[in-house]
Amino acid sequence: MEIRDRILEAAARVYALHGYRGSTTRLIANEAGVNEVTLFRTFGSKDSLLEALARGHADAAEVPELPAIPKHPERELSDWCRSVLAYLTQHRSFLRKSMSEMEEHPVVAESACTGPNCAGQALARYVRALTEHGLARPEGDTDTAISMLMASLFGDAMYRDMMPGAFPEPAGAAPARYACCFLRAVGVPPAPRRRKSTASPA
Amino acid sequence: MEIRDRILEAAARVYALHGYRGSTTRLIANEAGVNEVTLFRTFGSKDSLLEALARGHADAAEVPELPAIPKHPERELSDWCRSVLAYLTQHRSFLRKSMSEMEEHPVVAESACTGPNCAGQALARYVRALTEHGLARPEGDTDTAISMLMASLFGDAMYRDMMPGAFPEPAGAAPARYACCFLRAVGVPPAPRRRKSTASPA
DNA sequence: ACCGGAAGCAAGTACCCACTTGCTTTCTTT
DNA sequence: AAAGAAAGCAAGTGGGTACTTGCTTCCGGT
Repeated sequence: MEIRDRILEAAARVYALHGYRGSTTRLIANEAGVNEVTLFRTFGSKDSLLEALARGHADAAEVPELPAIPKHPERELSDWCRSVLAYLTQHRSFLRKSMSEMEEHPVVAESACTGPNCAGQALARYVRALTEHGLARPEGDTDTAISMLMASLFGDAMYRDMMPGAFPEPAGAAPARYACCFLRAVGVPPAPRRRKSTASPA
Repeated sequence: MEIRDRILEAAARVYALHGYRGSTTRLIANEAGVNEVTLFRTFGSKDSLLEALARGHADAAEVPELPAIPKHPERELSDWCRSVLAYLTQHRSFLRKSMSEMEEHPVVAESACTGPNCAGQALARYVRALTEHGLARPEGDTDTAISMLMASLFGDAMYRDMMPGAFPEPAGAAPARYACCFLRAVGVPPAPRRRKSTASPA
């Protein structure tokens, strides 16, 4: 593998664990199995190495898609929530670190935001499509519901491990439950269950 | 004021800005208007100073109360959300920092969690009281809704400043909107509006 | 007037960090 | 085989950081 990429990957690992100040050039070089001098020859300085890392993270952020023409809201949204949650969980240490250091290193924080931001926009588009196709009766406060769903996914990914009991159990079932709650809030009737009790007919 | 408290307050300010590694004893001492040596004479080491800071934060965390006998859910919950949001917003830098450093300093992260945890429990109690008093028809997924409301308050407090557009505007109206969405989700019928137009203009 | 404790001050120690320099090794290309 | 580029290695520089030491100053109680 290119030495440049090896250093970048090592930097990502070290940064996720120790943050900006804790990511010493020595640590990164060791983690990459590379001489410290090579790091400086390749990137010039610690600052520009981590800047490259941030830029790379923002560029590589591929957010899962939601269908342009909704068919089965509950299933589609559950799957999407699961993907987004997986993405956020995978990067949670990196995200935690970079968002907490935004006062000192705004560039890194901004690039960390692009992923979640894109996801939020995709969700907003999907809800618009839902109403346009007559699948939702937007009686509630759609914008707020979107914020709340995104915040839930974000919070789950970032803080489940340090706040046991604050999130739905088991973790695997959480995305579907978030999706259902959200759909209720934006006025999408729950899909008929194929089994016996079809919830409360009320 | 006691010199000990002056140092602790300075440490809180510096820590919220710079995190653990960035909180140099020199910086804290300057901020407190105290000689650096005095800091070591008082606390022994940087580690135990910041441990005392964390302990103090956990002890001083006073979470707003929710009435034991609910009367006007929408108003009570809106007010409560506003208080919690204010509390979280006030401490957001401290919370961001300590939660992002939990791998290296778990003690600080734990103490940062006590506030939000207590709030979540208070909310759960309140919802139980709501159903017991016949004010809510718990048709939805109450636990998930509680998680989502807490995550929304948390996310709003922590990330509104760095993710513009991801949270309800204006900021002042957000807590009430979170509360309304939540009440809808747990099956509390919206309170009758005294004025004509109830919904927000699209 | 005197004593003791709390705080300030200046200096020093040992270590860590970003970054540089000068040189050697290794590998590829011609 | 010769040449050049890329990487390693050892050492060093200047500055920061946690923490210590030895001393002076200030202030309240007896």
